[in-house]
Amino acid sequence: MRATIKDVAKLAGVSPSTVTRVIQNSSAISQKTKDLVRKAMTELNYHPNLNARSLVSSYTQVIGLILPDDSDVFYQNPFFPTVLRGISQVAADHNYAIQISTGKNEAQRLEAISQMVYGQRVDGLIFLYSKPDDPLVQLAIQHNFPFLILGKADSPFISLVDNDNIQAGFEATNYFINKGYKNIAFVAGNKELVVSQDRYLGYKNALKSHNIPLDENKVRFVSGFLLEDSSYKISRKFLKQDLEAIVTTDTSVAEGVVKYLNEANIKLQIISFDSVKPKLDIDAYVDVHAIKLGRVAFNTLHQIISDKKQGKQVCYRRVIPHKIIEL
Amino acid sequence: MRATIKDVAKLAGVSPSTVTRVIQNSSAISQKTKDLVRKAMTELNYHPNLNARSLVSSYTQVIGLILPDDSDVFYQNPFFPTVLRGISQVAADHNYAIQISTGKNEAQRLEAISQMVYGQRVDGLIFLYSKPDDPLVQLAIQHNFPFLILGKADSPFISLVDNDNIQAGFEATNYFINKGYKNIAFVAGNKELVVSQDRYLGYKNALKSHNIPLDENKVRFVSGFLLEDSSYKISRKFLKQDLEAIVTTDTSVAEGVVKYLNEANIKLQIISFDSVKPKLDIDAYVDVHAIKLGRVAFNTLHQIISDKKQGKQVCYRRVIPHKIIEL
DNA sequence: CTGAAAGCGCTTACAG
DNA sequence: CTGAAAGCGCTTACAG
Repeated sequence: MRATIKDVAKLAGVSPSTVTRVIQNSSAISQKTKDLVRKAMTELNYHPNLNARSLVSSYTQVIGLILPDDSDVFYQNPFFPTVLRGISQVAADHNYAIQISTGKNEAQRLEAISQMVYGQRVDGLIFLYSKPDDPLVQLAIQHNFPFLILGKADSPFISLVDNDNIQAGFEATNYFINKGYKNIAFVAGNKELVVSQDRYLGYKNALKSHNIPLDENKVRFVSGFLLEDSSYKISRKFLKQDLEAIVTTDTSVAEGVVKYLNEANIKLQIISFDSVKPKLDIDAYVDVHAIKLGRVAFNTLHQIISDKKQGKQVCYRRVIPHKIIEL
Repeated sequence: MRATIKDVAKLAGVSPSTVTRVIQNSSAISQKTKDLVRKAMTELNYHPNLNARSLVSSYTQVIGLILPDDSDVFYQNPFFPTVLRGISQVAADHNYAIQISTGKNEAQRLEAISQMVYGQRVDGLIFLYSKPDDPLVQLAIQHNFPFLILGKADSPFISLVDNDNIQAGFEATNYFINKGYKNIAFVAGNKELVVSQDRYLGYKNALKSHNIPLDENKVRFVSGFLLEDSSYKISRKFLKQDLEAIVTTDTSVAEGVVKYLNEANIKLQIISFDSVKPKLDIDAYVDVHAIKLGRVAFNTLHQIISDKKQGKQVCYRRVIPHKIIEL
């Protein structure tokens, strides 16, 4: 059978509480005792039962990652794996494990998150998406459970980590303006998403700052599970105009556009947003630095968790820099 | 404070053990008592502490997903998110949560998996990659810990879920042969990976079955973090030959090939392997059905876990069908 | 610097 | 059909 703390204590000739203190590397314990206990631990290949530890200490060293519905476009782009890499890099340094939660609909996801929170399986949550009035976020708020959103938040009292999407949209548009183009279209993903709105605002700001009139005929929002199909369809009707360049907010959107342009044998400049180099023949993309988003997200949540232990409650808002990469 | 089982018992006027039995929906309990207890539970918003439950019952209702090193190509393609969807769809039905483990190198990943296994945080493991003599797999074997590999295994006694990659390589090659092509190149990812080897074997079998001589000058394996760059470089030297079609084992590989062909203004037929529709202008791909791989993986692990509870030990080997999709 | 005792919130035999 | 008791493997005051 697996060795327990009692077995270690017996072998080392000390009490179980002393073994605990050695594990915690308490300064109250003499070096001699520490050596003795550690020897016993390796000899017995002792590893603490984390469930027992969590039960009494009421922290778990686990954080929960909340993903959107199963069917979301989220699962189709490299944002998630890249953010996950960032999160786990830092989590590993702090000896945290990661639990992941999704579901086929909101009810199922609410059930899963309830298990995590009420069941005391995690110390905090990172929401990897953002939507208005999310009941899962409500649950975290109600229970004063440590959490953070990777993206926008409704309330000004919610901690978050995000890019400055208005600024990024501004720069993406300026990238073309500075090259001398004036006829610049804008094709975004779902209009409901704050991220689409923000990048659109940046687009408008850029035009305005160069006295280029906004032409709403050059602006489109697409949605659906296969964004590339929607944007392909829309392209047919609307790219016949006299355009020079297109700002898209997502590589999937850009994909549909490119497909149409290739077929129609039209050559336009295109920029997109992504977290890795897009596998698509476009001119540039805005790298949202997903690894860093992940890293900072973990560190911030970690801070929130320890703030709570000390009875503090601080709201953090961190901006992660983006970068335009020419291809 | 959060309600415990004692609070529920007191309010319902029963003993804690009765509350437990109601939660387990034991047939020994009268309907009247069940109603009473359930009413008390909702009234107090009771949710069991899962750490306490795991401590005594020694099962967790959590499974662990083991990912490769942080830097792996794994994180760049849609396989992982898609498999994850499959796994969590079924896991949710069985009320299982998912813990995820990766790390920047093998040592760190070994540390993380040890925590899971020794710390009794999970009931079983799914390895989302496969490599020879993996020490993490060794650890699971040594401790007789329930696990399964999504991919090939060294030993014939390891449970696994996988595609038939030899057959898939065979069919991918036949796809072109049946169209009348004879000069078919093969460009695969890392030669060390069993999956590359198997698809290569299928390629050779297909040629042989049509009496087309194998020309090793038409075969290449590429590696590196950016597969598309490696395959792009290799393409320059080797695609000058008199080719008609190319079988690639991975969309990233295909990407480099396509890039070169576009530049050189050469038009060839290309097929690739993927878990979603590739964002690339090629002719077909072999869909490995990653969602189903995930679903079956969970169900099989679930079976292994319950086998173990009953003292059984069975080795499962499940093949997931692939499908050629024309684009 | 170390130990004995109590307890975290459950579940599992045992007994009736 | 239900309860009292013991115990899972830890940690945390308390005491010395």
